[in-house]
Amino acid sequence: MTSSDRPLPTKDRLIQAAARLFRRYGYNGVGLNDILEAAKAPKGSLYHHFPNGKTDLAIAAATWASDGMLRTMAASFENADSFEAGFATLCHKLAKLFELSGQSDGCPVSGALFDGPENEDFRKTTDHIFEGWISEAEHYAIRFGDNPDDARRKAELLFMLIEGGWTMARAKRSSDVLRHLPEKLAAL
Amino acid sequence: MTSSDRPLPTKDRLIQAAARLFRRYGYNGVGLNDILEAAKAPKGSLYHHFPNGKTDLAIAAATWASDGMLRTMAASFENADSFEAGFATLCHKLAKLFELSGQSDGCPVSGALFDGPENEDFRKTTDHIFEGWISEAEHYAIRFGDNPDDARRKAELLFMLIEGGWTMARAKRSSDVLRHLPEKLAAL
DNA sequence: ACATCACTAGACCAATCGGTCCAGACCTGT
DNA sequence: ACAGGTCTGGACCGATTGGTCTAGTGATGT
Repeated sequence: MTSSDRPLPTKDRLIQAAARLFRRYGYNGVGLNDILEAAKAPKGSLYHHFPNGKTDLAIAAATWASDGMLRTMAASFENADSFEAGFATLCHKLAKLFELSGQSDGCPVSGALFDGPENEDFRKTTDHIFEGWISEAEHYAIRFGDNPDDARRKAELLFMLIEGGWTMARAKRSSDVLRHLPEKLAAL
Repeated sequence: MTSSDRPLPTKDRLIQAAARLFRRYGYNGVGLNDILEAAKAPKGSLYHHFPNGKTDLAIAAATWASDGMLRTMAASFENADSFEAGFATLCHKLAKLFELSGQSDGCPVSGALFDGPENEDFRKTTDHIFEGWISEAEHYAIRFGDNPDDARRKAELLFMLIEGGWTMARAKRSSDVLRHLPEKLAAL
């Protein structure tokens, strides 16, 4: 039923198992053996599909997770009639996903890459992925009539609130942090 | 000159070296030998001062770093004449500190503890420390005349924006993300 | 039937991990 | 001078780490 069943090709099983584990335990908190066991793959397969080993796999996992996030964003803003409504829907979806993870999974990209070594490739990939999320949100804001400057600011605000929300939700083990995120802006 | 000179007692040297390294590389990204070398202390001293080893040291390091953050917050809001002004000063101070770290140090508490194992002690400590920051900000908001509900919301907003700002600043290697954080709120 | 190639399987490796242990150095009070 | 504690120094340990290597399997095209 879930997306990690056996029929998936080995490479995809590796990517998804890695994404799930990195997200929860961080890059350095996950050993190759953990990933291999979760993906039911031998070590030889890993190094066949990812010649550079763990680092390649982490980048693939973060990229795969980012695609999921972009789809969630698109689904949230698709039928929204304002930026704020889309943001609220997104927060509810993220809260639901957070619950399904056992209230413990934060940003999949930070988990897979930040935690990693002082690695410039990792940093660039992270920046690129985050920029993708922000510019996606920026487009939504523009579509709803914001001028470019305001749109960019709103998009960055959305990004930072979600990242901070993930952090706080993990610490509190509460999906409500994410769910009630939009209302926080009302205090201004 | 810096606070990590030799005259400091061994225990303090261990705490500060650990805090610095955990913040940059994460809990699992730092080995005991790294800390020992940075603190110029032998292994025996570490396990004398912290019988439970790495976990104890991480909690002590996060707590020490949290005290610094609380002092920075107090210094920012002390002479401010509004919550927004205090927030802006805080962001500038954090941006400066981020620059001094070589544009790579994020939240010291997430680095030391989140990254750690699925450890309930770590999670509780993180929650406790974060709650300390938020309630501190909440007091400032109340002092400037906000009603309790708005104050709490503002404080949580401040916290999440700073956490998200740290994440984005690391990805972009730019302290401007933190520095210009307050202006982002103007887009609403 | 055979060759080819993509892929799997896992034994194996040096390096590093967090942690234990104990001998001795250094203080203190008597 | 001696005793008792605190603290230091580092050798040592089993487990685990990411990574290498080679033998073998299975599908495909000819």
